[in-house]
Amino acid sequence: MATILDVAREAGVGVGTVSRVINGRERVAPATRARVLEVIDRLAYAPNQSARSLSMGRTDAICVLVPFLTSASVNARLQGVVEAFRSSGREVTLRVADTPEQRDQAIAAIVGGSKPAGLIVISLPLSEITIAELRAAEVSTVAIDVALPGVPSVTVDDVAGGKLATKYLLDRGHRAIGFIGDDDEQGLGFRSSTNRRLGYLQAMADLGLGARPEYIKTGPFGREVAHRLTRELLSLENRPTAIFAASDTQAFGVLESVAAQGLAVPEDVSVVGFDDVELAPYVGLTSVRQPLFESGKLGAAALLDLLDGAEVDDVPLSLTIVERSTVSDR
Amino acid sequence: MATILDVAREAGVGVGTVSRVINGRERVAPATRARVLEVIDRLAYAPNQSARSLSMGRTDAICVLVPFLTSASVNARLQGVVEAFRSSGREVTLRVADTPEQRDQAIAAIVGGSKPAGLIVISLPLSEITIAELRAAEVSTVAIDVALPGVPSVTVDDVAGGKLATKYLLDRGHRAIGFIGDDDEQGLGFRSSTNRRLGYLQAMADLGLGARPEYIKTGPFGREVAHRLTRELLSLENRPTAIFAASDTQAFGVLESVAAQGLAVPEDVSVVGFDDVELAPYVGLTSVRQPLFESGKLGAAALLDLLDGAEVDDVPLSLTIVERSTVSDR
DNA sequence: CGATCGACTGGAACCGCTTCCAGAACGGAT
DNA sequence: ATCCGTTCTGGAAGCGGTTCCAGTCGATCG
Repeated sequence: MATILDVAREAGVGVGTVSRVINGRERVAPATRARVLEVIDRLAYAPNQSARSLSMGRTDAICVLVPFLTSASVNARLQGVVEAFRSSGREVTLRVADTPEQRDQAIAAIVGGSKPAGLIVISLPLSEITIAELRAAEVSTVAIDVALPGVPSVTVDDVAGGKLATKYLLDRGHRAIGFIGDDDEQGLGFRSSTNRRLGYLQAMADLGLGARPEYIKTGPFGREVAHRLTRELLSLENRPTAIFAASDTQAFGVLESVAAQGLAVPEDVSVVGFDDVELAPYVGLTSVRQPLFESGKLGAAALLDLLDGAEVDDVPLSLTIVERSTVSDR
Repeated sequence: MATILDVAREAGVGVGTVSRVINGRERVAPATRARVLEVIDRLAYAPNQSARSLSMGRTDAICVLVPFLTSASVNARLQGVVEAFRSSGREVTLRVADTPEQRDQAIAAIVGGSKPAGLIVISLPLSEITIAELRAAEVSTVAIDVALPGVPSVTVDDVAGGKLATKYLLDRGHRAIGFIGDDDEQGLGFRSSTNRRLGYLQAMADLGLGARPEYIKTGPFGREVAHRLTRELLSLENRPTAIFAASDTQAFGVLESVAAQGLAVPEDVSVVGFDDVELAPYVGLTSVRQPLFESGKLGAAALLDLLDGAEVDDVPLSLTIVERSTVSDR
């Protein structure tokens, strides 16, 4: 493995000069530059990243921080991120934080340790203090699926999405609409479900329909819990004719539950999900679509721009409803 | 950020001693050790990884090398890997190689550059030469879903799996059984499909049934291609009564295609897939199940053992058929 | 024509760790 | 008391980069 000293010797220049041509920001005489470049190529020299990091006090890598990998939506976004970084040749490190402790630990490791060049946060809210730490450590950050103050964020409007889904059901004649969502039992601060419920309530209110607390069920995130909550909803005296689930994963639980009660979708109960994950078309689930993979790619591209010193704005993504076969007119 | 020198000064010892207590392999007087440990704790000292890597010529990180992230099975295995490393606190870096060039480039970066402590290879065959390079660079390696000579591997027997699926169909009276698989158009050397086909042929031969070339269709991996190949299969004069697909992804393409031809599953055509991915239960696909997530966890555990200096053997995983609703008796 | 200036360059110092070597301290054997 | 062998310890050297400072060298200016 050739070192910078080998290159310097071979090219008959000093190490400082080699360093300068590698990093190319300072002025070096064209002839010298050419000579050094030739030697670098000939020796197949590649700078030692550890030495570089030690000297500069930071890494070249990109860190991706996610709350969990098992979530279909987080996973799809991650795929987009990785795809976008593929050609950049940068090292991508993955950190999973599914409790506040793990999150704090991850952040501590990032600002106090590995100091990556960039950080991509997927779906995980971060406190102002944390964001300030990141800024102080000069870790360029981009957020995906979560709006972080002062950080370029790739997001959709969940309230509008909730409204969209609910309005879709209202337009098809439904009035008794249930909501199945999750509450943030981990304390990580997820807002999607809450915001989508807000949209649901607004859409109802827009038609003068008040909130019916018994129609709103929440619990820990997951298909099984959604299944259980749906059973409660369906055993109500006036059971809803439609259910809006805060995510597709939960919608799948709803579908199972409806079937388990001996009811039919969409004849007896209509269902709308959110995210339009890969499974949705297979199940025929009508869902609010957000571009998951795309959001990852866009976030990664934004980070690359940021690292290039460009100004980067928030990237709003739009929501559409994908009609399949889990909703019928009323 | 405290350095090892701060700790040494504060504890009234030399840096060598501090290093020794941190790495704990050499003998240090108990009293000294205690004092140093106390100071480390008080100053919240954490060794600088870059300095450590530079000095030792290798990294503490674990690298996971995958052919692509979008494959449901690779993804599930990756989830298992990440899950298993979560508590270890090690940095996990991800490398995607979906062409031979990218693979070679990734290996070059690993052995000549980042020198991770360990490498986990998922589903990607590696040449003997590459494996020798890895060994020379002292990168402990574990393979998942691919048998690499001289490397502890977590695998299933694909030939047996192909046999299992085919025999299942045979037992239910099918004789005209088609096979849909993929060929390795990227040149990455994937063997799963080929091996599963081998198992299919063996099972047929065991009953004295010869191979019928027109019943065997292969093409690039993917749902769409499987869809197309299935159409060819179904337009045969004596169309098969059952189809064994080399993967669930392809089986989904088969299912779509059958429906598109106006035929019914399983009445007109039975279908068996392979992998039992997350989607399979939703679609009711009968499939050969292999523990995907589990394989990731086991591979990661094996690597951790290897890093601890333990002897590690190959881990064979078993296959079972999961009966759902895409196969009927004949 | 000497002074001045800017462009370019060499190389020492430094980043924070590991490792090796030599020396200190101590107990036991002679 | 001397010597030797252990055990423990301090600190210099080295890992391979970046960066800053001082120096060289033409060209330009007065």
